[in-house]
This record gives sequence, C-alpha cells and structure tokens, in this order.
Amino acid sequence: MNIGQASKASGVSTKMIRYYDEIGLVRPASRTESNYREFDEREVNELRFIRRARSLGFSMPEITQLLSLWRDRERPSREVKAIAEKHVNELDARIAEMQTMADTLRHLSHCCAGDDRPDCPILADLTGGRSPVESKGADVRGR
Amino acid sequence: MNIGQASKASGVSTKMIRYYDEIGLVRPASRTESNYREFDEREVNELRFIRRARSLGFSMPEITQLLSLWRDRERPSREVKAIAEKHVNELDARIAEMQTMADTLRHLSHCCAGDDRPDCPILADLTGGRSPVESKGADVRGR
DNA sequence: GATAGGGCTTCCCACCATGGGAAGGTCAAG
DNA sequence: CTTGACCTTCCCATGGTGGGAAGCCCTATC
Repeated sequence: MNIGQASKASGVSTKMIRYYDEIGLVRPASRTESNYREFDEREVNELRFIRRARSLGFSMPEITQLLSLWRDRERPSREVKAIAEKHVNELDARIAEMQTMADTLRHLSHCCAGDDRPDCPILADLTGGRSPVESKGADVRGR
Repeated sequence: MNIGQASKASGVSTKMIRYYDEIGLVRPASRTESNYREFDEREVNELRFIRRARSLGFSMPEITQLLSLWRDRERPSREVKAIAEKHVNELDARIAEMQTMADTLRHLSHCCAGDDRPDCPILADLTGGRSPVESKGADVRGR
C-alpha cells in the first residue's frame, strides 16, 4: 500500500503522514526500490489512532506517549488514564479561560446600545476597563 | 518615551511592540535622530487597548477593526457590538468543541480501571471507537 | 515502444503570535 | 573613555497544517 492509499484508508492527509514519519511518530515505513513509502494494516491503524487522538485534542508529545503505550501489550492502564486525566484538566482550564472571556464580552455587549451613537462600553473597557462592573473578568491576562 | 518605557507603561513586550509596528497595527511611531522609536501617551493607550483585546481573545484582524473604530469618534456602536458578538459566537463554538472532547475523555477515563492491567477503554476508543458507548462522542473529528 | 496522466519524492514557504538571541549602534553615568 | 544598559535589525523556532515546485516513477493507452 502506498501513501495515497494509506491516506484514504486512515483519513490522514499525505502531508501529515510524511510529517509524522519525519518526526518519528510512525515507524519510518519501509520503502520500495523506487523510494516509495510502503504501509501495512498496522501502520494504517496507527494513523487512525493518531487522527482520533488529535480529534480529542491531544498534543503530539501526548500522542507519542499514547502510541508507545498502545504498542506495549503489558502497559498498565494507569499510565494511559493519567495522560487522559491530565489532558482533561488542560482542556478544562482552557475552557474556563475562554468562558471568562465570553462572559465578559457578553456582559459588555449587553450593555452596548448597538446603534448609531458612538458611546460604547466595549471600547470603554478595552480603553482601560477601570469600572467595577467590567473589572469582574479583568484578570484573564496571563495564560 | 522609548520602547522600553512604553513596554513597561503598557504591559506589552518590546518584541510585540515592534511586531505591531511592523504589521502596521500601531502607527509607525516617530523616530529620534538615532533611529529610536518614540512613543507618546496616545500610542501607549493603543498598546494597552491591544493587550486588553488580546486578553479577551480577539484576533489581530479583529483588533485592527476595533482599533480603527476606537480611533473614529463618529463610529456607530453597532459596529463594535457586531464584532464583539461575532467573537463571542466563535468562542462559544470553540468552547463547545473542547467541552465535547473533555466529556468524551472524562467518560472514557471513568470507564478505565487505571491499575496495572493493560485493558484500557481509552486506548480501545482511540483504536477504533466502535462500541456504542464510546461512539457517543465519536463525531468530534471535523473542525 | 512512446507518451500522457497521475502518483510519488524532497524541499521551501506561509500561517499566527510570541520569544530567543546575535551583531552592532547609542546613551548616560561614573 | 569605559562600562553597562538600552536600542536597532535580522534570523530562527515554536505547532500542526497546507500549498506548490521540480523531478522521478508507474501504468495505461495508442
């Protein structure tokens, strides 16, 4: 199976397959005489694995770990769970951050007349955000 | 005021100030004889504006628009509000996406014993995610 | 057997916002 | 006049992803 077929079978673009190869995420697939990459079922399964893990928001380093656990039949599920839980915590943190942003903006938007007049609490907040109301969500800065 | 002072006064790093200058987000500040950038209160306020807008998750293009509205004393607040609401919608969409990821993972984690044994529903889901339980959140793929 | 087309290879570029660091000019205090 | 802190520009890296060029390879059709 060549890279195009592996791409169709796994749902991962050829670009990305080459990239994963380059960074050593998937075994450097064997090559034909004419230097074409050759894939078997196992590699296609790994590509599907990566695609699914990406869709759950795992980073490449995390996927590297997950893949090596996946390959190891003796792995303790504890380790997999730890990675997943850490990732959930990161997701929750980012969600909370964005939720704060959205809530702040919703509040400001709510207070904005949204007509032809130039007065705008949204711009006022961006200008300095000093008033007690807006400063509710003023500490999102650091990330 | 030179770039270091403007940085301290605005909370924006010198690197970023130069970048904003480069992409034309802030007026190409005037220069001294020895080619040092010169900042006045107005520019520092713009930098603070940008920092606050970034902290609310606005993209650079959005900030460009917001800045030009901010500079225009005749702006209709309608336009500002429209940008803010659009951004809130984008935030909500991304939050929902990540929420789905987190929920799926929480569920899988919950089902994982997390002990020395190798059986792991998390890896099982990544492998194919075919079982009815896991497939609950299996359609996050596309973004 | 030649030619066309599509697939494969590598290599470079771009995104977006940010930081690191080098090489060299400038300023102010001692 | 030296020192140290600051300024300048320029290049590089990040993380995943895509676009595209130049050139080789394979297959099918004539």
